[in-house]
Amino acid sequence: MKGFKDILPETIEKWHFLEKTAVKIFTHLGYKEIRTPILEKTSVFERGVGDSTDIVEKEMYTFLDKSGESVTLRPEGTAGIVRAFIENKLETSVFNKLYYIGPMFRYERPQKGRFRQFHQIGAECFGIKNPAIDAEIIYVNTLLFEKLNIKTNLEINNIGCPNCRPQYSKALISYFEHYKESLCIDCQKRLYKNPLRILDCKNEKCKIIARGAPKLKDYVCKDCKEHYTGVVECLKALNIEFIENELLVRGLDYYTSFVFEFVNNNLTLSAGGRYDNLIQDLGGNNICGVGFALGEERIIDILDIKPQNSIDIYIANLGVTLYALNILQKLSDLQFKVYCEYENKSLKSMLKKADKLEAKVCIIIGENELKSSSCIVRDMKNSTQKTIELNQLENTLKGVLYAT
RNA sequence: GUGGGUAUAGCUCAGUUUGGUUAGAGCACCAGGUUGUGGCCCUGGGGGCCGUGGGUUCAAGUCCCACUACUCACCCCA
Repeated sequence: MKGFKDILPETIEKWHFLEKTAVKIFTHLGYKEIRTPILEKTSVFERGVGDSTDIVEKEMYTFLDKSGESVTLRPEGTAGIVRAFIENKLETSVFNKLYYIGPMFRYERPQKGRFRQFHQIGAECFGIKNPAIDAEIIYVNTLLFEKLNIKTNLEINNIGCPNCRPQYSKALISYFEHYKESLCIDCQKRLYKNPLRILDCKNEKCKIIARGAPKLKDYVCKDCKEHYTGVVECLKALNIEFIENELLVRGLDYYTSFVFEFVNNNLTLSAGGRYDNLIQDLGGNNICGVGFALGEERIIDILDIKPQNSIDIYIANLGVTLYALNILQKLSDLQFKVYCEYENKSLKSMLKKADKLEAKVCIIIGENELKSSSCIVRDMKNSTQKTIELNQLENTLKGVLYAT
């Protein structure tokens, strides 16, 4: 299906590495995992993400279930978690720093770094007003990118809140209306729908006009301004480098005041910000929030790790399957990583396979070995081998595998 | 939703300009060289409705049209 991908064994180690690294960082900083359903009532996203956003207008996988209720495959993680937060009354819980990992769905044209089913790792922190938590969220990201050895630029901005953003939008509209005919077709459409987007247009004419446009920072309210400067202070204390980008805008309606993106090669790997009204908008109490999400596929695509060998021992079974099963069971009990062959193949082809699997040891068994309750233990690296009694197997293997 | 590109072996691609016998290479796979011993080497082998359908022609992988899939960009987004 268009935009849906199989994740194959050859890349699975990258996925494990990414997710293990993220989980480790979260766990060390007191974040607890939360797992919410992939399917939610459509209203959760309409109200949460914002029903005039592109995501809700044209990108959701929405359908009626058998009872006729409109349901939607989650296009992002935050709205569902906020719903769970409200329903389970988690505001009284000590666990207010949460993380999640899982698939998201958006019906859009696939291209580089974009899929219809994609995977995100994200976090949400509830009820913490202090700008330090915004900085902590960013710190989590810098830690992760550091461990993954991925270079990113951090861009931040203050996009205001419902108290101050409408005034700014008004100011933008009245400014750009004077140049309406000179703007590109896209920007003319944006003028009333999302005037902030005009600031980000790549059209040369629009860029020139945008230079004289009112600045957002002249319009943000006192609270937004104080919060933003607070985060900047924290980032400096953490020695985290950032670029202030006044053109940075978020596509989801729920963001307020502080927002950020981690960018690598023009592709946003991770993004997030504060959403102080979302919980109330979805029917909860007046509780603030801040969070982020990163796209796993985009990380996997640039992740550079050397694959680990997956097995220690390959059992080359020359037609003595029951004997082979006994040895497999024994080695498995001893916690060795072992791969057993059952098909009738030549020894040569089995050794070849052992080599490909990067087994350190190959155990060879056939009629001769069965009769004498023995096996051949071959050290694949040194090409040396010896026949041993089965009761010596554990010690012999330890000697070969753990030799320095 | 809009625009561009591509489609030949499991994978990466030649061949298409200028139509002409049996469609190639590298890698991968299998076998033999070594009767029960991997990597390197040598020899051989299997594997193709040349994306699908139609058209032009004595003749189409090659030219024309349509469709589909994939891909990149825009919009937007992680």
